[in-house]
Amino acid sequence: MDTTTATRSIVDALTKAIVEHRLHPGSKLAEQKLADHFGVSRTLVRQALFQLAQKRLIRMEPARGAFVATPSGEEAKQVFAVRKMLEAEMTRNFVRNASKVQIQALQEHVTQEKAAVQRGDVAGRTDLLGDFHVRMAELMGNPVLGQILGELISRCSLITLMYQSDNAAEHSAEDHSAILKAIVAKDETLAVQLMEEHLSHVEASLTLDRKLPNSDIAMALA
Amino acid sequence: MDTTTATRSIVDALTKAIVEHRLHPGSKLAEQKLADHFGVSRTLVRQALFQLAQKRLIRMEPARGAFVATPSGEEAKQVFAVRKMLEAEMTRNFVRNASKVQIQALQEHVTQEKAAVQRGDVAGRTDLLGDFHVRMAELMGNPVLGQILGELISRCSLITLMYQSDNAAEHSAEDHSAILKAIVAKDETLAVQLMEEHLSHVEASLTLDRKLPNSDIAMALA
DNA sequence: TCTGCAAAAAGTGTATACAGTTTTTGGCTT
DNA sequence: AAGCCAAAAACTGTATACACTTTTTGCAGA
Repeated sequence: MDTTTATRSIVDALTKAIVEHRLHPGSKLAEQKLADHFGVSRTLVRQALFQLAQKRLIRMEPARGAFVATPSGEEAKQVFAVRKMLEAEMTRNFVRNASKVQIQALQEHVTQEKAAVQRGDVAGRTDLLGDFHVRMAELMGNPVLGQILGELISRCSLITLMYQSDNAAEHSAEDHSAILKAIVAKDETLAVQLMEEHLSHVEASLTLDRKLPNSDIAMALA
Repeated sequence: MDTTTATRSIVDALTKAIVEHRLHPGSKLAEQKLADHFGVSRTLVRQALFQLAQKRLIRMEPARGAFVATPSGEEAKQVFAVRKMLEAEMTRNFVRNASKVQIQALQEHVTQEKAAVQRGDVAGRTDLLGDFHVRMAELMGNPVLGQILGELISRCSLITLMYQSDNAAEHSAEDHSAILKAIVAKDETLAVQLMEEHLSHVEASLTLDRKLPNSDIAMALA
């Protein structure tokens, strides 16, 4: 396994653990413990941690180490503001330019979302609900947009997933469904409006409570 | 100097060298040479390189090393598309919400731009022309937006700066001036339109020629 | 002279060693 | 029993060592 792949797999594993909230905001990420867990040296773990820091999923304090990020409500608002800017325009372009195949792909995705929500698959629905937005970006043929959105969504997840109730998840799936319907109807204005409202809904569902850190790395990554 | 700062200063120096085009797209960035130049071990250089790779300013090939990125025309288009999305909305918000002090700050900035263009200060005007956009984002009180835009602009610089003629630079400064005028007049629609046109101008000024790599690291960083 | 190939040089990828800092521990004083 | 200080443990930050890969070099043969 080349180094890029090795480091990458650590980044992915930690990203997943953070986004799925198996590692709680504020948790210490000790380098040696992670190295032991992944069976590599601290060198590779450090590389991974630096990348996560750049993605704002963790923060690093000089001489004190890495901690899962605890984004403030302020920051969450800013992230959502940027998402609205990007996704409103993305939705508009999508209505204008999407092919039948692309719309069908999105339809398929929404179906999967509903299934995940229905069977109470928390991890699955979490992935899918975020992926809906990334998917749209990718289908538009703009990977740059897709990557930026993906990172913003991960960041949001740190906050939203912590407090996303089953209820809110169901609501999101319905929102997606409604947006899709507007897209199918080629109703540009409505689709954009629904997308903006949808993001506002998600944002509004945030609470400001904080839970206790989960410091047991082994258990979280198992 | 703590590690964060040490690595950071290497990232900054290389970023500046790349954006200002002292290191040409495609140039090899050998770790040991960089380490010698900065007077540190390869460890810190590697950390810096990984961060630059994440910012898409360089690309890393397994077992072959790091090279200054050579973004394709396709990628450039995508970056500009995202910038338009963000900056159109940003401009709208700016017109609505900016205080007199903030507008004055922007006015001051445009004055500096003009001065730099006038005295033929290539490095200075390059910085300032990009900073105009970052400044607006920051003045809006959204650092998240500011950071994303900053990175997109650096990425653009890799392409635009290579071919930005004195003429185009002057044009950009004029565009900024016109946008500002619309902002002062509180003409939301016009300001947004001018911003979009401005970005289209810059994008249109791109050419697809490639120049030869500058492999002399020492000279480029001196 | 050009091609091909093997040895050497240079370079990357990972682990480990070590210095300096922070956190924890355990006992001593009040 | 609570608080404080010093010694120990744990951890981070950086350099270095070494295995493995790629690139360059230089020579032999056509």
